[in-house]
Amino acid sequence: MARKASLSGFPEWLPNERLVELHVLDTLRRTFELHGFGNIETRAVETVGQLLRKGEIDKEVYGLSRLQADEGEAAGTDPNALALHFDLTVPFARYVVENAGHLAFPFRRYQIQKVWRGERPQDGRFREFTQADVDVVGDGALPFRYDVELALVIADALGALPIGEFTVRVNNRKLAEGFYRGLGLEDTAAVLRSIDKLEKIGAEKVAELLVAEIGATDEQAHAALALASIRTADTSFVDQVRALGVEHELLDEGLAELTEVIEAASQRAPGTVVADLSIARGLDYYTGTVYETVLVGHEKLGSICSGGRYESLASKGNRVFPGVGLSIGVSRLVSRLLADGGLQATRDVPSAVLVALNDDDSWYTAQDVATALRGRGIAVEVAAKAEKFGKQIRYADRRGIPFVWFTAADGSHEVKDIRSGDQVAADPQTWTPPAEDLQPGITTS
RNA sequence: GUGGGUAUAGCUCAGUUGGCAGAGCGUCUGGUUGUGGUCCAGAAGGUCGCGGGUUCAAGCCCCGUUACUCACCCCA
Repeated sequence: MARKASLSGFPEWLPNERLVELHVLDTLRRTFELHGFGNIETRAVETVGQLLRKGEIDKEVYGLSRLQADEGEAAGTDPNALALHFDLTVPFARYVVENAGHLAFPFRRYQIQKVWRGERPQDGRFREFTQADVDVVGDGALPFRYDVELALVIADALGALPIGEFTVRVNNRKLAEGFYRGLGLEDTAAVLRSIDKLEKIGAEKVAELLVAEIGATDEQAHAALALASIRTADTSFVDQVRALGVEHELLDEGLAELTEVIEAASQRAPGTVVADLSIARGLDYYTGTVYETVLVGHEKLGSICSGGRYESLASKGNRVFPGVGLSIGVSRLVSRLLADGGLQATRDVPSAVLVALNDDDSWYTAQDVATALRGRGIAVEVAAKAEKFGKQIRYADRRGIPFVWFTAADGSHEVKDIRSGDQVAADPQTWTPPAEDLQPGITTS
């Protein structure tokens, strides 16, 4: 865990840490836009009824009330009460329905916002955190091809980040459900919930769960676990599933879909996208492809990016808007990069140059130097007091500002690289720092 | 919501059978009249989470409380 905020679960970064987060956000924005996704922002609040439309997660939701509200106004029972959104998918679905007349489908959008969940905070789990979502939503129907595209978009986006190796694990709900039905297990949601714990509690415990809670036979539990143990980086999972001898129409459909995703991904993003038939995803609105992403070596952190295909999250009359998309847990990712990745910004401030003062009167001519440099896109600050040069240099050093600018009494200029100590004559109208010093960079310590 | 752990300087932590509040790092000042980092000397900085109790005496023992933290649940 990186530095903790005084209020648990509501992280606040220091300027240097925020630069790392901004770098992540900027990179995601650029990548999403390179793939043709436009941006929207939805309001932070939704009605309780809207948020809880899909599932029983009410205890996660932070309600909103006026301090002087009447008692009856308290959130909880009234579906018109306001609450903070706990993800961006549900508000997005609402937004699509409301603005359907103004949107061009398939609608591609990305959305980067804070979300809130009223849970016990833990390592990598927050009450207030930033998610970065990318989704495509269609009107009536959405070609399966988008399930493939989204896997590639996310592989590209994560690949552009300084996060080391990661694995996008992909499964398909139809495949899993068809398999369980073929086995004779009808409560597929319950099976999925148990299978989802595989990585955490192990195969034996999951088998016990399946037998105890769902009433599966040992044979059925064994087969379900056999399916969940299949992981391949190519399409060989198909043969492995077939070898288990289960038949179901939905299973065939799921196998075909997953094959398409893995086939394309193994060519365009080799090694990062794998078929993993243990991936379940808790949310029940997913209907086909499901994605989950872990950092290699940080599996215990949990998923840093997940999502899937939802066939009917949004509907308006008899019009449905199926979609597919993923959500990156930016805060979780950044907190881990800062703590274990040792990632940090090369300096705490944007300034590339500090203009030093000879005496307090030279502040005005120093501003002229600063203005000239800023005119060429160089971030500059001017010393406030004509302290000893040693102190002015130390001021820059403390903040990581790489250059200190000196203007002599005769009007001549010199600039010093305080890392190397090199000091050379310079002209405010033409001097430019090396490109890598223009803005704070990101490095591992 | 349930269970365990922790709480002392800005940070990381010592603090003996209860006896005047400590270290390292960081910060600030100085080391002879303006070019930092090393080194040396000095200084500042604490309601020992909060409230009560036991005691001549509590950072330490007891009770309560709050916060943080780990696990469960759920999830990015």
